[in-house]
Amino acid sequence: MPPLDKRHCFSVHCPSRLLFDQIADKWSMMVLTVLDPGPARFNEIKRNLQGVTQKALTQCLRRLERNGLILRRVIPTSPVGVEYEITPLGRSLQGPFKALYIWTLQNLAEVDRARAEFDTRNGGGGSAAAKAA
Amino acid sequence: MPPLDKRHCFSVHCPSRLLFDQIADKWSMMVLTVLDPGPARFNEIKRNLQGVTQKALTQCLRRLERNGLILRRVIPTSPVGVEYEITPLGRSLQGPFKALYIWTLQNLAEVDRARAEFDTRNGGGGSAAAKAA
DNA sequence: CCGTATCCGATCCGATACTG
DNA sequence: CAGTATCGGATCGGATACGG
Repeated sequence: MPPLDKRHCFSVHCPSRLLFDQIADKWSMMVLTVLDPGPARFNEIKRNLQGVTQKALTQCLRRLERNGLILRRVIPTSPVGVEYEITPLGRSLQGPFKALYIWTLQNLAEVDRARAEFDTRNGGGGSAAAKAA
Repeated sequence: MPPLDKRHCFSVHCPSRLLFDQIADKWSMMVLTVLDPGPARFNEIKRNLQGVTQKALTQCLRRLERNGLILRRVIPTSPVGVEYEITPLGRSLQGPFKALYIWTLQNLAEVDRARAEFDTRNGGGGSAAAKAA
């Protein structure tokens, strides 16, 4: 794999641009993390993702399934059961995700400092809208 | 750094949850990549991010600045100039971002295959809405 | 040149209700 | 249990106009 070009230019049709949006969202990262130890049922996943709505989780799982990152298996029991499981492709994404997750943990403090300083410099004599961003 | 827990639970107040949303968006990744070789002016960045609007880029740069990932320096020339530069904190994020970028390049083909198969299984006899997701 | 302000359509998102 | 359907509010994002 080649290193990133100097002053890399991202064309509109750059494939990674489109893919990045699909896979790099908050819920997807969390779902892949929760499924890491093994398959899990819908509500089991939901319980581990505090605050996610049924709709958001369903959409997220569909997208993950469509992109080949997880597998959906229906268990024909009396009330229907569904199990979700990571695919090998999904596992290959855990490394990059974990790197990002660890970065957030390691640098959270410094980011907070930077934010406080920024808000003092700017929001100090102005609107509080800056913090809302 | 500890390994991720088994069946990791993401509480609502998990700091990495909030931070992830802020830093893992498409434009931020591209800006950090474009700034990698060295500082750049506003329109210089804009030219390298085909399709970004002035508003979106401004918002993105502000957020990056607020989070301490880039530095904004005003050059007092006749028409005002502004230079953006990566901070050490920003540089530390390039590694994780690059890992994700490389993943998209390496697995784009397989994701496309998975999508095609999914759309055949589902959208085959139904709505075309699935592809729009 | 580098923004901010405003408007407006598209989209997301949660809450709710309903089904096999 | 695991969804789908629908609706209204919030938010995003582009286009345009204007200011330092």
